[in-house]
Amino acid sequence: MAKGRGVLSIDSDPISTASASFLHSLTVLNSFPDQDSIINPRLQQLSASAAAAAGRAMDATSTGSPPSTIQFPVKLMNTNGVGDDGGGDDHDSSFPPDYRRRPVIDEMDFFAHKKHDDGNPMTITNSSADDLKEYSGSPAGLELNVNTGLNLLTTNTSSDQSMVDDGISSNMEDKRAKSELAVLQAEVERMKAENLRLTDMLNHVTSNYNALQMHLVTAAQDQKTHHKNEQQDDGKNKNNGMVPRQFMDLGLVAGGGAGGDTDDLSLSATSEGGRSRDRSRSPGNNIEDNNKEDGTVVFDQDKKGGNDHREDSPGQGWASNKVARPNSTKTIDQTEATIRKARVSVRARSEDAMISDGCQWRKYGQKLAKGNPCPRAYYRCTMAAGCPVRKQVQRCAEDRTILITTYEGNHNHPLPPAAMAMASTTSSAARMLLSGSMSSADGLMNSNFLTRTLLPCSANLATISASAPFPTVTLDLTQNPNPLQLPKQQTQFQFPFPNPPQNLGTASASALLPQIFGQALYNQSKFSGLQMSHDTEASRLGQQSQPASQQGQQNSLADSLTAATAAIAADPNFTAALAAAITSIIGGAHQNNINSTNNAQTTAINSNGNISNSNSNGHNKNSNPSFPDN
DNA sequence: CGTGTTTGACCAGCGC
DNA sequence: GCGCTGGTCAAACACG
Repeated sequence: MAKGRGVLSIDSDPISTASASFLHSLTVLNSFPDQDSIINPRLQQLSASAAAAAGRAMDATSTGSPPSTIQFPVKLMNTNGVGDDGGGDDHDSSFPPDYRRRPVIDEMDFFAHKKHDDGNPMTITNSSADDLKEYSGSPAGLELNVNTGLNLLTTNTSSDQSMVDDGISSNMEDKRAKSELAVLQAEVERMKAENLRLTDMLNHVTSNYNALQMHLVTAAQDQKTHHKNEQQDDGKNKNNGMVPRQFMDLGLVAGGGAGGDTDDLSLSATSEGGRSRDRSRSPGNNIEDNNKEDGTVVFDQDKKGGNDHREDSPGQGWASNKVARPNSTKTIDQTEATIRKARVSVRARSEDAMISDGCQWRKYGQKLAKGNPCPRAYYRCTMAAGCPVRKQVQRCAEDRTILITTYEGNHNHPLPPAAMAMASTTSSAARMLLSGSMSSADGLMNSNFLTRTLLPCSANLATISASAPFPTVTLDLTQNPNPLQLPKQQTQFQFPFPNPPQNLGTASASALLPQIFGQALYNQSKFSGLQMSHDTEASRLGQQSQPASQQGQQNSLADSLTAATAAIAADPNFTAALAAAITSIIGGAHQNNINSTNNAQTTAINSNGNISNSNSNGHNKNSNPSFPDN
């Protein structure tokens, strides 16, 4: 820190601001017994006088005490110790030259009298002085040991008291005040340094996370390309095994998870290896992959005939355990069935018929569900052939402004960033759900408990229902009374997005929020200790090519991110901001960043990658016979 | 004509 | 076995 006058200012950075506020609070709280007991039991004895003294000192050095800026006189390298105290002189002679060169130390020279130290009842003071030396070497420079200053103050206080008792000059009082102020300042500096460190750490974690995510996306794309190339080059029976399938799984990654639903896909990967599905999806199954002449694997979509889907569905993610399987792998199947059944429901307010989650959906059915006058619409992901991901969209009976979107299944294809956001969220939620439900009989309760305990900020956002036919985790984004009025708050959270060029403005923030949220949930699930084999699966997905050390790094990174996320989420506005972000997605205001010119209500992405509006582009059928309220 | 939606019919699971 | 319900199919339809 600079010599002479030190200025503590709280920068405008949100995190720094928050931390600075926190520091400020800490500084203030130094007078509280709790803090004192930790830092120095005698601090509270000083607090009162310190406050007064600090007030005087502040008056002398800085006008008033602005909350955000604290100016204080720090006399450094003052060999004469002018105005400070006699102590300055003492250490000048007592401390090593190099030590004296350090401004910070000089600042502490007030208190440290090395020569007194030994043999003195103030041994603590000595050690404090030593500590001071140590801290002087710290990057922060002004990083001072609180104990040091306080103990010294204690020493001074005793003497001061005697002096005060003597009724001597106010100079001593001023000195004491300055000393105490300096101590407080030192504490503030220390906290500030810590703040900076934490900020750096957060930035580091964030950047790592982004890098990781970019890596994942890139790998997925590369994989896709590679996959295609190999198919073209080798035809069907080559590339055994080595082609890791990378895609974003929407649902659960659980072991089968991604593999599960996507099993079909993974199958596709394996099938290329010369074999069709290992497991027949269902009797009479034939869909699979028709390997065409060119080597491309064609899924049932080509034969739109009823069979495909029918047969495909049983094995796939969406609710289909209808066909009982022969059971050599019964246990596995049951597990996978459980996994596939898991659903993630997102409740959000929207006037639109469907939220824009970045994926392309095709409506394949609509039903009037019992207990809800609003029809339930069924959608299937059409971003890739055979993608098993489906979703149901239905308005809440109680509040028809609330749109309930339920996802199930795993995407078997790479997703655009916007889709990844939601996919990540739902995936993480599903993981959380499964990590609990699969671990114990009362897993759901565990998950629920964990939801409310480990990540309190999301407690009112994520709920798990055990009563539903399928394990369902519900992300309730309707908490915010008026999410649409919070657009600016999004900017408070400067979440970097993996693909900045593609995500501009609110799109990036809002698109990332689900990721953040989802990551938090995912990490939460990891914290729960209930995580089962998901890691294995996870390694299959995005981390498979990474060494164990990196995975460990990722874990720690994830933990760090969780901590950071929790810290961010601790902001009371987080929920509102999150809801606002999701709502913005729902509104389709920022469509997936790809087609910003389409101001219509976004509900899907067309085959060109542009977002098409199935609601307002003339296909207004959808605009609402389905949803009378829209 | 291609694409997507609508909607009645069909199927399977489940409870009684 | 029957009815209810959820989920899906696919022909018919609408739109650009």
